[in-house]
Amino acid sequence: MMSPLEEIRHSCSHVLATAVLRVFPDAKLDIGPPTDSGFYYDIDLDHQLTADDLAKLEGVMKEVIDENQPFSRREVPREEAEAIIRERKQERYKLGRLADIPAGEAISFYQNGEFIDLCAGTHVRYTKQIKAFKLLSIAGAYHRGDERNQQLQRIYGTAFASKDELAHYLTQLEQARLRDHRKLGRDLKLFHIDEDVGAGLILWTPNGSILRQELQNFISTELRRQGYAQVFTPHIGRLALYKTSGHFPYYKESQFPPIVEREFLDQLTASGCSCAEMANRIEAVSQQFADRVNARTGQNTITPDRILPDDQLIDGFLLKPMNCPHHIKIFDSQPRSYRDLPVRLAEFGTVYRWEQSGELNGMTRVRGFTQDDAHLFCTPEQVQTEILGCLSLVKTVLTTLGMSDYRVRVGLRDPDSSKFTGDPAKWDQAESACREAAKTLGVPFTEEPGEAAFYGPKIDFVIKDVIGREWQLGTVQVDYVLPVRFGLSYIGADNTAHTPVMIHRAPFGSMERFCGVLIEHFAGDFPLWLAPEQIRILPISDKLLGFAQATLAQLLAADLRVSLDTHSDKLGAKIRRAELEKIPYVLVLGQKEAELLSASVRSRAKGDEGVHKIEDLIARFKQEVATRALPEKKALAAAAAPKS
RNA sequence: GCCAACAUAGCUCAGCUGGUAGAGCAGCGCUUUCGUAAAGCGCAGGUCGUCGGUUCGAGUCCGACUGUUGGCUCCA
Repeated sequence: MMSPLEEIRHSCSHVLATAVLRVFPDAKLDIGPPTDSGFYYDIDLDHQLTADDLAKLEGVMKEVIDENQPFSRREVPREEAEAIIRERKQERYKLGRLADIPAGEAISFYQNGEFIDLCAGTHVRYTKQIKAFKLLSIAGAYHRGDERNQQLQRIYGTAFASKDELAHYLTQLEQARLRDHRKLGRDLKLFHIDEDVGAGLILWTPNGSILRQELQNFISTELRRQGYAQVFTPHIGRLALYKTSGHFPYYKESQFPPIVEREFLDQLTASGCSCAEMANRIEAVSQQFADRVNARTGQNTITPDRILPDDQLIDGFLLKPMNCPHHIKIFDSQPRSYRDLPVRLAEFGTVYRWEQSGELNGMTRVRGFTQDDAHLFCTPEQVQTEILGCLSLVKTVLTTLGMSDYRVRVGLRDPDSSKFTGDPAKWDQAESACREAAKTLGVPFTEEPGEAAFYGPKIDFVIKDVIGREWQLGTVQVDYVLPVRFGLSYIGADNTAHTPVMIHRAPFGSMERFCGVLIEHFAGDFPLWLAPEQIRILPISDKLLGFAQATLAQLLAADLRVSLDTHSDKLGAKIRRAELEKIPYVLVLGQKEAELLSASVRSRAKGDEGVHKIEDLIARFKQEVATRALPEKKALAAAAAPKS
């Protein structure tokens, strides 16, 4: 059974299909389900749909609704279902959908007017019960979500029980766009993306850099408290490193191409080496290399077809797609005793991944990003405790920032997929450790098979952006595979070598994505400790400049981020500018204030707060920064900024 | 990568069916010295994303590329 709203939307998608067939009788239909915010219908059609077509279809849909067609359900045997589909010339996709219905389950059709569709239901009783709808956009969508299949045209729309609710939803969408981090990032000068630098590569401008630096300071403090050591590693590493970890060539499609040493490139060019051959030789390894890795894993991890004689191999470097191999090498750089464990290595490590061009999105999906990464090397007995420590760190971060609207996903392996490597017994152990740890969070979580990393299960924190898209932020991943592949060991209490377990974790995920989401979370109204400019001094006239300069120096000396507005504007204009730039506090200085060594305070949240002594204000601001206080909710009237 | 739309000044946008660009805001200058969300006047700012094609002539038409947006696919 569907909810009443789902029924409306689902029925509306049938009305859409009815209209599509009236306008384009040759259209082949696939499916048209309701979604969280509306509905869509996937259609195979030679004609390329345009915005004008949407308007036309909306008109026809209104006619269908006005005809007040009843929805009727009919259950039929499979043979008859097939006949109905063929008779309607809808066999291209609908027969496949019919085949999806398991034997023994009811096969039903829903009919409204002349339109009949294979459909489990349920629906509203009459088309007139669809009171408010709108078609929103056209998009391409692969049949069954598989890029090897035919790409269909998807029409998105939404529907509500009343016109008011539809209007409310549309204004909400409009509001959401105003806090889009891409818009605020430009308006508040937080970051810049330049096509000459490259798509998906973030330039952190001074304001954004303050935000990022404050977050990094915050997390560094937490790391010290939790016994982490901070490290630095370079942005590239030799191919052999990633051949050992298994990231190359397995993930080569999502990496920047290797950097091949000049000497090799010259030789290859001279010898007329083809691209295919070159790729093959870059991906190859030596016999010794394969033997070593295979001996460690006890499996045919490196297959014989990748082995070439030494003189055929091409060496090179990779822009690092992840930090773990570098951290592994730090762990492995000295002998380790069980007494040393856990070893916790943290780094704000920048990694580069070749995301598909169509996937790039502001700061939330980029090609170069800095993870607040750390790798914990511990004994199998310590895994549970360490996961809990990581989760509490993530929770501390999210709580401090007032981000409570997230969901937790425990990513498990898909037993049918070959993507996941390693010992099934250890997987079971790690999966149950993750599940148990997630339970302690006190937050509902979902278990999702197939969402694990190739080396182990993980716990992800997923948050929604302003238009409802989900982004993975913090992550904690257990790894029994990489320590084996790299031959890591520590000496146990029994004086023999043991393999440590690794935990990968990043409470923010990446600074870029996190800041993007944070900008939207606060709509640019950052808490004082994060605000790029915390305070602005507004002298009422140039006559007050002397006192303003002295006040500026006083606040700067107190380590506050403050500026002085020296424009010869009227006070109202200066205030307006500060409000639009979302400065948390402005200090208005006039003759009265100068005499009392004070300032008239206007806060972003409360507006005019009256006159206070400068020294009292400094104490107040410093306190607010030190406690990382969250911004107070704005009064509604103040939030409605006049349109420029 | 795929489907589609879009790309004009720092920002937001105008520029009809082809006849070599315009506004508001921001910026700069001058005047104003002002009490809680926009003072006045003036100036400057664009090889119309890039490259190629059609044309006597391209911001406008066509193609390729780059980038952006909304989806799809992907996301170690």
